[in-house]
Amino acid sequence: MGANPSFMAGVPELLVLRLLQDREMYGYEIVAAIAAATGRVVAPKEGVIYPLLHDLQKEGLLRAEARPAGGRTRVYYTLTSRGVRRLFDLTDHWTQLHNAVARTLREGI
Amino acid sequence: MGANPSFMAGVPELLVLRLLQDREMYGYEIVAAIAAATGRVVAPKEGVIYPLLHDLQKEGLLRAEARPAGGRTRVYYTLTSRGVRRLFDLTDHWTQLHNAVARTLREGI
DNA sequence: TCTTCATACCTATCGCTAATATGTATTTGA
DNA sequence: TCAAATACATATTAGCGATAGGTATGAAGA
Repeated sequence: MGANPSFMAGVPELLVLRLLQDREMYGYEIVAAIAAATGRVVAPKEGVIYPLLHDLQKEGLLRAEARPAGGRTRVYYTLTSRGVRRLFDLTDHWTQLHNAVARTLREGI
Repeated sequence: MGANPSFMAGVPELLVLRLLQDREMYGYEIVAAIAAATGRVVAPKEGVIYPLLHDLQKEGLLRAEARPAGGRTRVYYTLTSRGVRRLFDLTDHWTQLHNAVARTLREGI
């Protein structure tokens, strides 16, 4: 029941792709980075990010590499070229949608 | 499978409330108005809007009034005061979320 | 030493919401 | 007369975030 729309659909995917555009990161790091970058406005937990990373990898948008770091095993993710293209597409889509909604909120009909 | 995030979650509700802020409207009219106002960037069909209107009414955010118009029966919706409050809350939430995402897309970490 | 906390990974289940696909009836226009 | 537009409705599906667990290691402190 439309109690509290979160406007979140697709946002974690978009932000993960964007963060990985700058540098490789591992999952646990991404969880903290999203919260930090958005001032905790967006703060998806591991239960959202890990399955998402796995899906994006299966789609060929990310490459995963398990590597020991700090005596611990981390799984580092990097963008593939298809991942970069997807990031551009999603960014366009998101921007277009935002502009349409923002204008409607401002001006109504 | 994260094929194509639509970024749509909550958007129909937000736009319905916003359109009804200006004037009363009936369902079929709202469907067309959302598509027109957003340049068809957002264009939810009746299958989305009608159930949403019913839910919002059940929540006390909208008042519904069936009225004959043009030889046909139309169900006109108006915002209640709770609906107005909800519109303000959602608009705030949407703006805050947008700003956080936009900044992250621009600046990354 | 023992214990707690942070790190780092994982998955199963739930609930919400948009999308799709129909269905009915009336009115308008070709 | 026939098709398309108008105007309402609902049932089903699917996607995705949210929640709530669970495992294991390393570091820090009592």
